[in-house]
Amino acid sequence: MSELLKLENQLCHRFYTLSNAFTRAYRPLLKALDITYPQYVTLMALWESDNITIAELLDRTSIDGGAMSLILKKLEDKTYLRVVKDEQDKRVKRVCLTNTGKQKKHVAEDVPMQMLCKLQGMTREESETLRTLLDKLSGCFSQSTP
Amino acid sequence: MSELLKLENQLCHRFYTLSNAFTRAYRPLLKALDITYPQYVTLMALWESDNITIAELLDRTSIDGGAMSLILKKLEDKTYLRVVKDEQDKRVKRVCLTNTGKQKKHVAEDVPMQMLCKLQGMTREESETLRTLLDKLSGCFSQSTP
DNA sequence: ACGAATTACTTTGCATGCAAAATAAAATAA
DNA sequence: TTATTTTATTTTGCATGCAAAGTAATTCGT
Repeated sequence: MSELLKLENQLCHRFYTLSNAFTRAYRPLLKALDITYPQYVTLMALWESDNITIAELLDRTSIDGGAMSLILKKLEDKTYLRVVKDEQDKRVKRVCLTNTGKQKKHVAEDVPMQMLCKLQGMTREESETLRTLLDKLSGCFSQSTP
Repeated sequence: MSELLKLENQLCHRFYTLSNAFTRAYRPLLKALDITYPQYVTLMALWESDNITIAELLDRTSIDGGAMSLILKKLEDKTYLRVVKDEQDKRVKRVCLTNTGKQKKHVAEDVPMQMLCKLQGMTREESETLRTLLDKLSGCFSQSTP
């Protein structure tokens, strides 16, 4: 049996598993906000800087464009944000938080700490190392894409 | 601005991004096999040990049960495997590779190395460290779930 | 200025991921 | 044994992820 084909040896499978585990772990934490994980990512981007282009939002969240269209509709239905056409360039749309959306930030402020509590067992140093390695791995993909 | 809410500081977002990047990177490699990434994971599990229960397959792949039903149907349509009822316990179904499915393993044998080539820039030691940390992180979730 | 690329988004079709409900069959309890 | 509970799998409904096609508006090239 070639070792390389064993599931246990696949880095990718660990990412697959962990990414899903994160999404599942966030679900109960986001219930109070009535949003999904990708919607939370979208809002986090907006809480950092508002009134940005959809293209910029896609760039910062790495969410799929097609999916983002739907996500924005849903967040608009929840009155967390509005999507308005840019006056200068009518192809462009800008995403703006509503007052409701801005207020939700205070509710969300507890979420990261609650998640950190679930990750007890990882020391701060291990998290740092992990983050560094993850960023290096990301670099591998962004270069080989073109 | 609370640092904890910044997208850049989220470990989860790195996993989200990298997991998707892996899936995308596998797509061209799996084209010759005419399968998706989750289907590839399913076959990897079967290439390791055949004639196993669906429950066992779910356990080893961490794929969602509902999704697995569809995946098995598709792989059965491609004649890579068959799903047969267990005689002893009629609730149980067993998944068996066909000869076609077994032969595809030889085609798949190149895939892991091709993926490794895309990850040049990560030293073997870094990969080892990363794997260790990922496994530790997985442990955090499996404990807090109940 | 005019038609051809380019850009910013949306829509579409297919494949999951997930929770919850539905089924069917086996194990248990009373 | 019969009713209850548990187990194994499928089905359903909703939310993405992704590639590719479709739109509308802008910029380019000549």
